[in-house]
Formats: sequence, C-alpha cells, structure tokens
Amino acid sequence: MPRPQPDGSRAGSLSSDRPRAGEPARAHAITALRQAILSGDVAPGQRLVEEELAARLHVTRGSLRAALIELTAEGLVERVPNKGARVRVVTAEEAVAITECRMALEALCAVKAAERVTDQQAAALLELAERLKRCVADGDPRKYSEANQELHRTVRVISGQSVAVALLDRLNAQLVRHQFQLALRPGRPGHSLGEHLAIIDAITGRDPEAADQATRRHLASVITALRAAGTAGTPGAAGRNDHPDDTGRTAATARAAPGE
Amino acid sequence: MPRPQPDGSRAGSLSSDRPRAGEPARAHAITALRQAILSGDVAPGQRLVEEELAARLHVTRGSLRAALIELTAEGLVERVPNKGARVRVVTAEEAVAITECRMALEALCAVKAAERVTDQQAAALLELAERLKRCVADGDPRKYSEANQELHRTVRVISGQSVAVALLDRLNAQLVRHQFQLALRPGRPGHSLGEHLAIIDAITGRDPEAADQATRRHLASVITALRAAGTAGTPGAAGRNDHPDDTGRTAATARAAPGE
DNA sequence: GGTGACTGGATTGTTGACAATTCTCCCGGG
DNA sequence: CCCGGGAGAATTGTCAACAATCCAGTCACC
Repeated sequence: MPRPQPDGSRAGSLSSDRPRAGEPARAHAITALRQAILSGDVAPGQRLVEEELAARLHVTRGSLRAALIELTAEGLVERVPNKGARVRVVTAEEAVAITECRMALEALCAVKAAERVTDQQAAALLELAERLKRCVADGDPRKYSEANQELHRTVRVISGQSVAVALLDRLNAQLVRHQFQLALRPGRPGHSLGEHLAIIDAITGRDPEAADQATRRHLASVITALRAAGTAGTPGAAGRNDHPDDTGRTAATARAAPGE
Repeated sequence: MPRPQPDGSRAGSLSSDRPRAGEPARAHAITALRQAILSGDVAPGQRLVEEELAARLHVTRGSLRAALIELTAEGLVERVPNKGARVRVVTAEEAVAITECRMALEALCAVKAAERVTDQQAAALLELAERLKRCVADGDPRKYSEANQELHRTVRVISGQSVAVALLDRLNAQLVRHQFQLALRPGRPGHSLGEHLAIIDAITGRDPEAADQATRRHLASVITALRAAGTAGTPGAAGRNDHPDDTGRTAATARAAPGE
C-alpha cells in the first residue's frame, strides 16, 4: 500500500494530561487511554503505537505497555504478538453475542434486586422512572441516555452481585460504539421507555420472576435493534475488514452518549 | 548468557521450565504461573515476589511483571499497589456469587446448544453420558471429574457463544480450589450424575427450555453444596482474613481434580 | 514503661538502552 | 511484466540499573 503520508492520522488528540507528579504513573496511562477509547477520541481499529502514545501521555514506554496489557484484558484493545496494538473493533455479530451475555447477567441482577430491594431504593427507582418519562416527553435523548445508564447501574448496585456487576461493566465498555449508534435511532427512546418502566415496576413490586422477564424482553429488543443497525447501519464498511490498516480517519465521533 | 545454573530443587513449587529459546519469553511466564496456580502448586494467599519468581522461571522481572498484570486481569492473582502480588483467595461467598454468574451464562450456552446441536454433536454427548455413568458405576471420581469437565466444555463449544465461553473460562479458573473440595464429597458424583444426564437429554432432545431448567437445577445444587462446604469446610477460618500474611509454604495440594 | 521517630532492608515502580522481529520497498533475474 | 531476495526502517520485546515506597525492628525520649 503506497502510503507515503507522514502518518497524518493525527486523529484523536488524546488529552495530554500529564501524570500527577508523585502519585500514579501508569495508572494515569490506563485511565487516560480508557477514557480516550470510551469517549471515541481514538477510533476503533486505530493503531496504538507505544512510543507515540507514551510521548503523548508523558509516561515511559514501559508504563504505557503495562497499560496496554491491562486494557487488552478488559477487551478494549487488541494485541497481536509482534505487530502491535489497536483499538478493538466490535463487529455487529459480536455486539449481539455480547448483549446476549448481558441479558443473562442483567436478568440475574434484576432477580436479585427484586429480592433485596429496600424501600428507600425502591423510592429512588420510582424517581428514576419519572425522570425517564420526563426525558422522553421533552424529547431529550441525551438526558435519556444518562438516566438510562443510571437506571442500569442502580439495578446492579441493588442486586449486590459484585461479580456479575464487574462482568457487566467490562461487557458494556466494549459496546459503547454500538450503544451510541442505537441511541441515534429516532423512535428508540420511546420504545425502550416501556420496557424500562416494566423493569422498575417488577423490582419495586418485589417480583423476581417479572423482573427476569422484563429484563430479558428489554435486552431482546436491544438485540433486534442491534441486528438491524448492524446490517444497515454501517453503510460503506460492509462486513469484515481484517486489516483496516492504517485507520487514519479523524476519529471525531463526538462524545459517546450511549443509550438504549 | 545461557548459564548452566545449579538451581537446586526449590522446595516444591513451580516447574522450573525455562523459556524455549527464541520464541516466547513472557508467554512462558504466564502459562507457567497460571499452571502453577491452577494446579495448586502455589497456595492461595501465597505471596508472589517478582524477583524470586523471575529467577525461578528464568525470565526477567519486567516480563514476569507483565505476566502478573495479565493474571490479575484474569482474576487469578491480587495486586495491591506498593505491596506486591499474591494468589487470590476466593472466599466461600465469592465462590457462590461466581457460581450464580456461571448459572446465568451456562444456561445461556445450554439454550443455544439445544438450538444448534447437530446430529453428530448429539451423538458425542450421548457417548459422554455413557462415560459418566460408567465412571460412577466404577466409583472413579477422578475420571468422573474429567468427563464432567469435558461435558461442560462440549456444551460450550456446541453453543457457539464465544463471548460467554470466554467469560465462563475465567470464572471457572477462579473456582478450581472450591470445585476440588466439592469433588471430594462422597455422595456428590452420584448426585450430580442425574443432573448432568438431564442436561444432555435436553440438549440432544433439542429442547431449549428444558436445557435451561436442567442447567439451572444443576448449578443450584452446586451452590447449595458450596454453601455447605463453605461453612463447614473451613473450620477455623471463618469469614475474612484480610492479611493471612505469610502464607503457608509447602503448597502441596495435589493435582487439581475439579469436578462437581 | 510506653510512645514516637528513625534507620535499614526488602520489594515494587520507573526509566532508558539494547536485541529481535516484522513489514515495506527496492532491485535484479526470469 | 511478474516474481523472489535482500537491505532498511519502524516497532515491539527484553533486559539491567535507578528511584520511590513500605515494613520491621530499634532506639531515644517523655
């Protein structure tokens, strides 16, 4: 591939925060990189060259390498032995598979939440429900996304299933891009609202079985939406691209405002 | 620098395999350490000192450090910022929580397996069923464990849910010790045999709903067994032990023969 | 006699340089 | 014109030394 250009992929700017002196050295690299990936400041498929990134984050290559290893374990970056690391791209089918796992785990959390919810927590959930309704009424998908995220998070906290929560966090991190695409679909918030309210009802009603069903229904609908977006949503970039190679592309993908 | 070092037989731990020259350097450290942990050659709670381990595995500290980071992400070791790493100890309650997640995910796999199983795969499952029965009849818990592991593995392969499988592998790795304890209980194999056969029946019968139920029943029974073992199995060590500190040496815990 | 600071050893975190590998691009031959 | 081989650069993997941190035992001081 004739690619003489000086790697003009000055893509993501990466917050050039420098590590707070004295405290964390590679921790800085980890959080900065994760933030950059999740917020879309670096595009999926983007090549992550150690030296370059190290310079940009003001850490040494060794520290950054450690960060890459950890992020690889989190599923955010992909590393091939002697070729380097790149931001992991999640295909549509993978997104579906991941969401199927989410369905299993979130259903578990919902069941547990319905069993353990306290009156105070139930009140918080109901408040959240009002907030969701308001967001839809106002037609504000941005705030709806936020509230939605908070709902799922709250359910997890109530469930007390720290193991499942940890797994879910990792799975969700891999989906930001897809969730983002999903949030753009016009009718979506209105559609998912009902499902969300059903989940809240079931949990506050302390009905585990209903919570299970409601959660599964919700995520099943997310899956069908993902399938639709997967075949139609990526216009030019059909199917697979094992080596999108360069990557270049200005990774301006706006802020991630995931929501389903 | 190939030095024929004496390297006396260090008190029973860690195979002193040296990295095969030329190819993998830190990969060796990872696999060796993982193997050591899973097989019980190093005890849970055991402190993992970088320099010492590096010397023992014939890799440099840097490489070993990378290995530790990856194993930390896998949930096998625990690392506190300036204090060092140790083999993660999984409390009984954590084991229960983990198994609850397994229940959710394995049920998912079982459902998918029931939907996708081919005739050939079904035949393999039935053969496996015969093998299980034979093991119980022969009273050979060791072989039963093997067959059991293979059963679960086969179901996962059939399911085709690579994401769920990856998660399950990680979860299982954290449970080796508890599964081992479980396998020792006398009545256990006979008890679980029925549950296993039910799972096989459901999948070969291509009945997703039944597969879901059978899997859940099986793991629910595992959970109750875990609870029983958890309260009775660790006599003195009730509850938490933040710093078991030193860590018994001589971690001879025999080969792990997990089975449930 | 008890309490607080200190010093010594041990271990982790970080750094920069070196070696190995992979890919690209160029050149000669068929 | 196409193909195989080989320098060359770019990048990753590895190494050994340095600095920062934490723990324990000790000693002076109240």
